[in-house]
Amino acid sequence: MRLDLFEADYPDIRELHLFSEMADAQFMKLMRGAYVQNFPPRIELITEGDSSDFLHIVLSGSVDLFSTWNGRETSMSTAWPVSTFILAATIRDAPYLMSARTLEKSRIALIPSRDVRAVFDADQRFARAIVSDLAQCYRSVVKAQKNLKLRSSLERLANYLLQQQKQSGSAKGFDLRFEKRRIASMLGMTPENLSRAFKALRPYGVSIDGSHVRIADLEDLKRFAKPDPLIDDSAT
Amino acid sequence: MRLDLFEADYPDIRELHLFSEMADAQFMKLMRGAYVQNFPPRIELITEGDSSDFLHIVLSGSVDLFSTWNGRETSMSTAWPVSTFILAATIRDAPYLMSARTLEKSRIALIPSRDVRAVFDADQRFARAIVSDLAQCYRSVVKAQKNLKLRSSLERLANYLLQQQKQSGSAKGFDLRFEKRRIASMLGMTPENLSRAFKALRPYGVSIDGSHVRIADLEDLKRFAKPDPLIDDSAT
DNA sequence: GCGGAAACTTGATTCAGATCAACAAAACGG
DNA sequence: CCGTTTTGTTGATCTGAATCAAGTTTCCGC
Repeated sequence: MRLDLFEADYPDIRELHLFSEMADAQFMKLMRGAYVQNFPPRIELITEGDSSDFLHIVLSGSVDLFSTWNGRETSMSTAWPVSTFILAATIRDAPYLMSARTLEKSRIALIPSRDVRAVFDADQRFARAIVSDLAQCYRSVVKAQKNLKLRSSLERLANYLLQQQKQSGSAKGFDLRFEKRRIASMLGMTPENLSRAFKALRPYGVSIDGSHVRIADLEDLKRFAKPDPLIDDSAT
Repeated sequence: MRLDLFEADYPDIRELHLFSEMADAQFMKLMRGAYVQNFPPRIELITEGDSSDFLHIVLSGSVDLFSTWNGRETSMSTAWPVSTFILAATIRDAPYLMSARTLEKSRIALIPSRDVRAVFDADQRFARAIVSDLAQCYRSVVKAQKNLKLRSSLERLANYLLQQQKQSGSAKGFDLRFEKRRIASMLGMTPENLSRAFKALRPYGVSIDGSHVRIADLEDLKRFAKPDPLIDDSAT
């Protein structure tokens, strides 16, 4: 966990759609109090119930947002680059509803919540971007919830594989980006069940060897998975 | 389903926190294109996938937000007065992710999405209010998801009863506000299971007669339900 | 007030997925 | 390279909740 020289990141940050439109003066105001940090995997960044002192931005890697109650834990969603998380808590100056931990080695920017709120009021373009981002976050959670409530674990896996296949250049074969126990958690199932689910997808042309996946006939798998832009497209 | 004379509603709408702070001119601009309508129960107001032409505001009654996939349907959340819904779709000018139908007789205001986006850019106070509302919507969905993923159906019912008891003036006895099949759907369970769940709560002092609920010992039920402000408080 | 429809209850059965237990296979550190 | 730890697989069992199948009660229109 090392603290970076921050100035080097200015251009990268500035390019994020959240910051690209705003006035220079306001951008610098945000950057003055901000910093960037590299975290190893599995580090807990925030804990639910705490007050929201910083807006977090995932620059690289990925972050698991999860919640606990009565000794149980569940993964709520995953934050990918480049996106903010706990934006809603920052805006409302309310306690975090979720905890966050890095899934892999990740680069995170932190901006004091107070500054975000101040600049929001001062810079209309920033306000517009914040709102757009918040709306996107909202829609992501809704999609995740639909995925979970409307699909069986097998269907979730099938759609996850289709998504991964697309992301990795639409080749027939590709490597899983995470260890299986993590994928299981992301899909809301146990590792045991994931193992069985892979076998259950064999009739649809899915074969797995270690972390390498092969999809024999994409259309065949799609017929089973029934991907839906209102659940699976991260863009819409 | 009757169309109301709209001018009579101006003062009511104006008092909503979403509109209370904004400039008069901008408010009138929004109102010009808007209208208010009374809907009977179970009317479908919007359908997922459609483009978001109107921002909806629940003035009275309640609205069920639900989604479908592959012939299945699930209730996602409930919108109560006074709150907006499909705000995120309006902001991003993206298709609805959820459908909406009235649960009971409801009074709904509709404002053209185009106007909302225009006034958002023109009135900073309105922008602030929109963002605050959107953040609240987001947090509501997160809480709903936590409730669903972390609790058993029995625990959800117990917490629902505690919530209702509080809302109805903290008396020992109170009436359920909806028919049971609707409550079952809201809690993500079947009517059959709800029926059994009520019986299963008897050891914790819950008795039910028709739609009347009695809670013998609040502390007893709380020990089982373990209410959590990060799930059950609508305010935080 | 009667008859039919809808809502609710109760019991039996089924099912998806979790848990438990044992083992196999990688990954890793010295 | 070997021994340990972690990760993954497989099978057996358990459990919460859905479904199916009767019933019963309540509601409502005529």
